[in-house]
Amino acid sequence: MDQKITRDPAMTDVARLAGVSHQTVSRVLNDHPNVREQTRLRVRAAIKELGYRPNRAARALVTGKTQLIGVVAQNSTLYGPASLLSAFEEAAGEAGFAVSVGRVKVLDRESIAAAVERHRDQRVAGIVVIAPNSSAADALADIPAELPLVTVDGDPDRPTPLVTVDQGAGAYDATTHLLEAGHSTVWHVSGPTDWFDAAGRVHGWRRALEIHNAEVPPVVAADWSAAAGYKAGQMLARMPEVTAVFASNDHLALGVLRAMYERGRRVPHDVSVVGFDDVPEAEFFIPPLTTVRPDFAAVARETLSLLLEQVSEGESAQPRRTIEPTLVLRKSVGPPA
Amino acid sequence: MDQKITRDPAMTDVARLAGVSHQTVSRVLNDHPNVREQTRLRVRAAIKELGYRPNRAARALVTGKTQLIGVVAQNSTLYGPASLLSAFEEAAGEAGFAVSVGRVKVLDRESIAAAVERHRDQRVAGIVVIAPNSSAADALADIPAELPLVTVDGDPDRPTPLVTVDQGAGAYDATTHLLEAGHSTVWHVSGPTDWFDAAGRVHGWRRALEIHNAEVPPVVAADWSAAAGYKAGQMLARMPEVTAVFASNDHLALGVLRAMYERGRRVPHDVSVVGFDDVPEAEFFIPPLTTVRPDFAAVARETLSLLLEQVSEGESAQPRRTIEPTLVLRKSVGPPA
DNA sequence: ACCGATGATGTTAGCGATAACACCTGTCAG
DNA sequence: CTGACAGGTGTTATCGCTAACATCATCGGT
Repeated sequence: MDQKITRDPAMTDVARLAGVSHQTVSRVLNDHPNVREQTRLRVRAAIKELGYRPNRAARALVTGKTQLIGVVAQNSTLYGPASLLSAFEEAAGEAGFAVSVGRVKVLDRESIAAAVERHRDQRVAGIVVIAPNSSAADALADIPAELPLVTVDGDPDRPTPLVTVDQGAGAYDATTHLLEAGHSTVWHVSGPTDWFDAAGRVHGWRRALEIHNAEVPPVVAADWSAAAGYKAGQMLARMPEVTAVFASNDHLALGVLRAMYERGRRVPHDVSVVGFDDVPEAEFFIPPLTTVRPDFAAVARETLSLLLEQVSEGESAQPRRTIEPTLVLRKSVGPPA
Repeated sequence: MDQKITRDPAMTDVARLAGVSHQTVSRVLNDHPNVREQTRLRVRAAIKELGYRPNRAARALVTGKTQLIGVVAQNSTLYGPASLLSAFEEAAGEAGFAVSVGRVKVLDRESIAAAVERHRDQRVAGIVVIAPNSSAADALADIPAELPLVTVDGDPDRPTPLVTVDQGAGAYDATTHLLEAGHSTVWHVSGPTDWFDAAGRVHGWRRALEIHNAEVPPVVAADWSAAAGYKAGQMLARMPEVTAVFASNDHLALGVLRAMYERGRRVPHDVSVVGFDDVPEAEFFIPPLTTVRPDFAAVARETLSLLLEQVSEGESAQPRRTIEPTLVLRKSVGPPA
């Protein structure tokens, strides 16, 4: 009976077949310069013939390093985080890194710390934390400084390496667009106030109003859901002076649209609405939604590059990256009636 | 100079501190029975004091097994796959497994094979492939039989272990609901025909019509996007005999709703519409969408349990699991005008 | 009082890679 | 012609764990 079928081929098997030592095989695998071309080819052939596959665990054991990146993300299907994660996994895969995702039910300090611990158990090369609110940002304090870390959508006021969409600029553009359409002011339905994204958008909105000398109405606070947008919309729909609304994301905007519709206020004839995110279906809302589009793929790329810089060099020369979003014009904005 | 600060504590360090051999530490860690309670406590204390963290690479090297599950998924932000993935990551994390996600741009044989190879390099304990169309299902043939594998949303006609939502039952319920509201027949806007989900829904829809002796109109083929739903909807809106539409997902339904709206056909007064997926914002479409809700968390749980059975026992007694969806009644269905 | 079974522990040998060093061979400057 | 040096290769130690076996008490049954 041939018992060898049970075991994957190891480096020594390749070495035997190629007539060299296992160390030479290792050298070929790691592209060391001092290997004769002919030997290299012989080893490559043996690798192929055996279907040899280096054992990452063995390599990790001796080098103390892995090709694994840990990501901590909330267990949600919000469009932004989901897009980001997907783009990041793709980018990391192309760079030869595997991505281990640790999902967390709630973004509190304890859950995040536990997820980070699980990743550290795996000896990840670095960690990405999607830390969009203050409780998540607090949890970053527990992460030891020597572990490469990049925060996404995190607290702009913290000194950790950070990649974010320029929320303020996006909100500023959206608000300015409404003002320039002729509205005397713009109301804002905000995301949860402890989210940095939401706070940044509130900030950009307010700045635009102030620069244009428009009155600043009170912020209508909500969470990210269409349900909350609907509720906020019901209130705004009753107020005849409201002619322009900037919602902090597209789902909120959807809720606002429905509330306006039910109240008989036509969009954009009576009320103009702008969202944020550009979810794929935003173009098919009634009416098609003017919104702000963040480039999640760019965020993912910057995040990866920032992390890999830290992994290879210990730190990054430019540890904060901001991605500028773009305003997408559709049919939900018009001049006031 | 204390050089030890550079190295993580290893098992021997714990052993030394606790005054036992490293093997005893190993036994404590793996809950072996033959350890005196007092020794166990002493070892636990030493582990805690040093902040010891077992090295998974070393363990994987000697056991030949990892606590890693590989997932192959398409790089998309479709609601269904994203929800599934998120739920799976959470379930796996709770079971002590890490999840490595390999994203694939297109679901062709070559890309999937490459993603699977990357996972095999990491010596994953098992693989989950989200293989919703035939090209993805074809790629499964390349995966060696000894690697535990579970397919999600895959080909119901293939003999691989499989977890799916009962698409046929969901579509049957949706269609029957429309017929029972009084419509003489129901039109169907289908997802891409090479997707098993879409095919299953077409099947259930047709079966419902046939059982109720309703005429079977031609299938309106689309992809999963709101844009395609809109296009299909524009056509259906022009046909006065169309009074009920079952769309293969909620985004298609959204496109249909907008097309109907633009054409002045009121939903549900003139036309009734049902979707599939129950995306969070479906409740805030105009009007709130009646739709079919699959339980993605249940799919994730079954997938994990099926995979772990294969990992530990080599195979599973019951290698196919089907999750029944539920119909969610809202405001987009009424009697024909 | 003796013996084998049992429990609690220690000792040794790998797992499959890389690192460090040793060892040959040529080549070329002096 | 010789020695230093570099290129190509092999040998050995090591990473941190678990498996397998060895060892030594303790204990109950005859």
